[in-house]
Amino acid sequence: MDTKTLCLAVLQAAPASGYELKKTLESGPLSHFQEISFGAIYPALARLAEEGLIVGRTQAQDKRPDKKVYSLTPSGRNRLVETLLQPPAPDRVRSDFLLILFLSDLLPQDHVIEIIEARTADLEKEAECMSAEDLSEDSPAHRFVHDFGLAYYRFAADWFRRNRDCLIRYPEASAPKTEREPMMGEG
Amino acid sequence: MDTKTLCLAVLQAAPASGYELKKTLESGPLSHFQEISFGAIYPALARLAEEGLIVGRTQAQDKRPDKKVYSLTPSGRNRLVETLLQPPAPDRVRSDFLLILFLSDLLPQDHVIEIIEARTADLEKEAECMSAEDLSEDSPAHRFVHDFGLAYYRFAADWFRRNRDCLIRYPEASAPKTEREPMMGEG
DNA sequence: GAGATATATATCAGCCCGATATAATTAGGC
DNA sequence: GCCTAATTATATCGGGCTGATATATATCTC
Repeated sequence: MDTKTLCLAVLQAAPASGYELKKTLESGPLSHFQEISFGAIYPALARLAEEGLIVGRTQAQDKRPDKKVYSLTPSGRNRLVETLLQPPAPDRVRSDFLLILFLSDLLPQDHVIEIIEARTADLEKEAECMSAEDLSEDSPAHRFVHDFGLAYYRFAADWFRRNRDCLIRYPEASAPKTEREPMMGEG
Repeated sequence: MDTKTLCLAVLQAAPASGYELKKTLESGPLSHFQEISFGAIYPALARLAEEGLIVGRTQAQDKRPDKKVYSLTPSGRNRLVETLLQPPAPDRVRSDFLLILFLSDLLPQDHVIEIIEARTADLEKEAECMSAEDLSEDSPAHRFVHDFGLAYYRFAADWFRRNRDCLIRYPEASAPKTEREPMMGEG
């Protein structure tokens, strides 16, 4: 989803500055499925303010830089709802990890084993952190997104653990090992 | 992964034109985890050729526009392997669908039910198509990536089917329905 | 024969990421 | 107590990518 819609989505819950907006997205259940960078946020907020979809007011703070706190206007809320009613694009999974495994015949076996184990461990750790989160205060919708994220990490970790042997096991005795040796450094 | 690496990855398997390169990526198991557009491919190929990582030769064709067929050079292959040895960034899932569900309290219930059912059906259809593909000629690595894609579509479809009631069921008799009615059109 | 689809390359506006700059404050380490 | 690191806060910018569009021909479908 484009940055402007993401900004409206966060501001719909509560007014926020650009900085707070990013923190909110990063800490919530949506963090696993949507991202924004500062380089996109600030221009987006300026454009949204121009269009009258949000209003900003500068707030002085003790011992902190000034904030520009933005709030959703009625037309901003309408725009958000209109956008959400559009049919969503298919989800996209972007995985450098799977590109590496796709070409794993070019790489040393030890290295392939290492990165699969490291990735599996990362996924399991992430799942553990997520399952420790307290969502008793959250809405069913928020819990739904959180739970899908958690379920995905568990699924992926489990799948890689159960299937890594398909990639890394060349039986020592029988397989034509030399023919499958990775070719490196000599093109 | 950046476009240049993706180009090297495809050309490693066989020489190809920019057009063929995109078709190859779109039709293979990697299509679910990596994407590129023409707008990125042609400049990337030009830069790779400048760097000597690939070589291009123009090929005339009967009744077709000329092709520029690019092949990997030895240094191109080395560069590819070097890049693949770098630790991969975490996978990213980008889902407009889950953003909509995250904010589903703002939308009419009927619409939410509809998009969940549509998405579940799409995922199941994709899984069916993938399971019909013939990969008997493919390497274990290619099958590994394909099988993970298939498993993911099945997992997601199954999860949404089993959990959609968490979002859409407000018991008719007992729940405070009016307080949870979506608010639309009046900010 | 009209219209859609496939082959083939290229450009461009608009948007986004990641890095960087600036600046004050607070927390942590030793 | 002092130095470093992290946190709060906004903004800019280069380089890169997406999606649309242009161009040209041939084949497939109705």
